Amino acid sequence: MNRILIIDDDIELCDLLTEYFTQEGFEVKAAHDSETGISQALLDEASLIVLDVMLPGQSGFEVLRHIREHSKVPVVMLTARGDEVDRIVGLEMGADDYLPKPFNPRELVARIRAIQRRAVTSHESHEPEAGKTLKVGDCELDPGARTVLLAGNSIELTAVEFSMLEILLRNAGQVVDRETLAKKVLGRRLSPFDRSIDVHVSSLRKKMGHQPNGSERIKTIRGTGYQYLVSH
Amino acid sequence: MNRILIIDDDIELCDLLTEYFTQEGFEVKAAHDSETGISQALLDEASLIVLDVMLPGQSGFEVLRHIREHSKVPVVMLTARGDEVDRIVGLEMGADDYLPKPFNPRELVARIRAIQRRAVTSHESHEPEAGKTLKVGDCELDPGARTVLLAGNSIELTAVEFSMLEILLRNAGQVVDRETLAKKVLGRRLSPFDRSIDVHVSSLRKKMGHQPNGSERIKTIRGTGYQYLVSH
DNA sequence: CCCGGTTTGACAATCAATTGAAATGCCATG
DNA sequence: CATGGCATTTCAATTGATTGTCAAACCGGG
Repeated sequence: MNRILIIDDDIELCDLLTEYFTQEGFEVKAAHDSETGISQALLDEASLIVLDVMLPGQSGFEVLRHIREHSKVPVVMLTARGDEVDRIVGLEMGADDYLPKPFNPRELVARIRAIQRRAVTSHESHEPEAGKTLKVGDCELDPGARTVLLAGNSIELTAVEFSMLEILLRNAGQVVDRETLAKKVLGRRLSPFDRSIDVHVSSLRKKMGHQPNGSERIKTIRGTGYQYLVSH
Repeated sequence: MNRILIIDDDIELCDLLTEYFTQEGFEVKAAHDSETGISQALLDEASLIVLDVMLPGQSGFEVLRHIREHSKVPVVMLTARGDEVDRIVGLEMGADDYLPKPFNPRELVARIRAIQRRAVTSHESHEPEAGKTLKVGDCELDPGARTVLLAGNSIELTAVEFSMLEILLRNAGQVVDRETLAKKVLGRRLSPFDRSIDVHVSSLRKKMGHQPNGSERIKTIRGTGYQYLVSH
């Protein structure tokens, strides 16, 4: 059901989280080393895994790799450093989110909930009806049907455009940085001279036109990324 | 100033890079084995190190470990293509970026520049405490949406202004000295005649106007730094 | 081989950060 | 109270970087 697997060698932390999560209505299982973690993970009983990057023996990245060879279960990584690179690498290897230690358990729970909400709607592969449509303003995107309606009128998007819009809508009102966008939409790291993202944004904008109120739908946050504007 | 140390046993490559970097305005120093590399690195003359993973004798990882015991200088690792594990290990040990060989020198330069610039944006994405909006008096700053509201009205800030305000708000009521501000906001140390900070403060003030009670929002602490005033 | 889609490269346009120079204001000193 | 030195402020100009857009090259699937 809603079972979380925590892989972290810090037993105190595990206990703390276990208590907290239980209160929040999750079932919890903890593993304190990589091997146990991996085998637990592969039992496929957990609906989400919280994984520490810093583990004795095999690193959390190794564990993630093993898990990913067999399973698409959502993974949140914990790390000591708030380092941008870690985040990118983690996401590159298929982590779903990332939280620098020390963190507030409440925030972890919030992120977990967010991921599970997301998990329901994305990953089209093994669940046909997995897609609840995303609605932001006059824009409706149906991941299952791969359709987009603007004020009721359907528009045609290419694969990349569609997935880019999907990401932006899922984070409507929030800034999505270019690295993340590249990773999720193009499936690769953005290299310095890569103009793809810009080009796709450009064509998305062209196809989508403006908001009912006349403003751009996708706002550029110079030096950072883009943001789907929520008009209210 | 801007000196790069290259540690790579491939002398041809070093020469190539040296030439390229020199053209780009860097000073370059090269070391072709681990020992020389480490001792050079510990002289602390380089503002950034480019380090090959594959070195005869001690591996690049060893070198990195030695360097990290004494220094936080940014390090870019060169790895064999496709060897994901290497990259991961490297990053875990505190490298700041990686680039799979073979690479385009231009890309390396671009990444180096990005790292040197990174301080500006790094804390904007995933700092501890990120996610919640900061509220001080009538001022609300939302790092995720990158918005600032003053008494409910939104104002537009540039990247540096935003990040500067974020820092000031996080330390509201406390003095933030110019050095710290420069380091966190601009990602570099302040040189004697650098007035960037002042200018940014100036434009922040202009954009933000005064407190509801008429006083300046950002107070100058002469000879020290600035302070966001908490009006009560 | 053709076709749509994606990426790349060039160029233009835009915007922000820095620098220079001058103005202002603060403080200490006589 | 006037003055000079120094730090800060501000404005304008410059420089530099990022992004928008077009068109051509590329790529993989029919």
